[in-house]
Amino acid sequence: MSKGEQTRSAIVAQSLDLASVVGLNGLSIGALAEHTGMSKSGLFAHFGSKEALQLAVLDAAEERFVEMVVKPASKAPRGVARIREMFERGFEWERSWAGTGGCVFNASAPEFDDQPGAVRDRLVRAQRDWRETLVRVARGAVQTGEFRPDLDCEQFAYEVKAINLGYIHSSRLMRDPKAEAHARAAFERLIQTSLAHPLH
Amino acid sequence: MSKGEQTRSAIVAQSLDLASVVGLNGLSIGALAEHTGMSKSGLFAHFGSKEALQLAVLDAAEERFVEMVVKPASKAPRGVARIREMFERGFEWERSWAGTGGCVFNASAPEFDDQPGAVRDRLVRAQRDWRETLVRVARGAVQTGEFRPDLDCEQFAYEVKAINLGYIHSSRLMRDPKAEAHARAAFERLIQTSLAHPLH
DNA sequence: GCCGAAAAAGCACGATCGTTCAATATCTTG
DNA sequence: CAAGATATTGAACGATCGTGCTTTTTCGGC
Repeated sequence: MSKGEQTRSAIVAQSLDLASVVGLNGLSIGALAEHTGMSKSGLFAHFGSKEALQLAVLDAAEERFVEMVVKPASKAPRGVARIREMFERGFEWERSWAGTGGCVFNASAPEFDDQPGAVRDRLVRAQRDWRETLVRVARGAVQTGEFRPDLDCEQFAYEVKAINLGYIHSSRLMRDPKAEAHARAAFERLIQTSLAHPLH
Repeated sequence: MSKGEQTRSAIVAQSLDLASVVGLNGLSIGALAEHTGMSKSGLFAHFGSKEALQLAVLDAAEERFVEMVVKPASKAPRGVARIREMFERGFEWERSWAGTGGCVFNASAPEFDDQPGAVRDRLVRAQRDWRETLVRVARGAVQTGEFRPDLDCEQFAYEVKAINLGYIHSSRLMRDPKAEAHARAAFERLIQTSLAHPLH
């Protein structure tokens, strides 16, 4: 890896933490330069525009997400076990942002949902990929016979995402110590009502 | 109402729409001045600080929310009917922000969840009030005998909020036309599993 | 209609924003 | 080690930010 590449990725790593606190828009070249000990222009030269930096941050975040959540969870046995693994690793993912500002995707979504452009498109793509993953995993549980054959898997994915958003809202904004317990309870209820043979 | 008060409230009204698009931080005095046809300093004098403006915006938003959602829904008969009314009016509330940037509370939550200060405190209070309202309404449905006596009403409130957040995410960011249908389905499932006597 | 009060405007400040560009330092390779 | 490519700096740009003044306009009660 050349010198340029490695400083670039170091910048992006720092940007990830900073962006998670102040948002993708709040990311300022100046603050980032001071934080990394570089000059503004030297840092800027690696990206050419702020938008390119934001996109690089999102790319890095997604890569990290795949590595930390999707890939390992995909090794769990197909079906409910894999779903649980995905859900559980979602907590780890959130925990990995503790001390910073929380998952950059969810932190940036409300900020860009009305601002057309490449960043918004990138956010949408990431969320769509994740949702499709959830749908696929749910279908797997239908095929193993654990979930009802008539289960609406898109609805299932929607609800998993909703539980996750609720968790973030409750833990990060409200600082509710019961946030995780609430999320788990909601998830268990979701699983229960999705099973082909509920435990009465 | 004096001249000052009426221009002040006109400014706040404009700020509401603008803030819902660009966020409470993105609210700039300059852009707001241009948008209202006033001078920056004339506008600024009404608040004394940007933070005071942000707080005024939140106050106005909450008042609007109470007027549009809480008050009317409170007139519905106690129990599930009132819960449904609250949920239903939540859609109207979101719809009332169509064309702008969506509910300013939810749009600002991720932006301030790591920035201590009066604005954050104000956001937390608003959300806490709303959650307590939901808990109270759920308790009402327990008392009427519609909901299970052992229902965890705080859990119920958490899930209603989560469904709402999921709806916003799905409709605003993903532009999913099925967002509302998903939210409704999730809500119905929540009601079903909360009933004392589920419809089989 | 006058006059004190209140509201709005005008102007300027220092700071910071994203960005450009020429000059310098550092790497990488022959 | 030399030399060409690459990385980084420093200074500056126009714009905009939130905010503090002083001055002017407008309002409201007598």
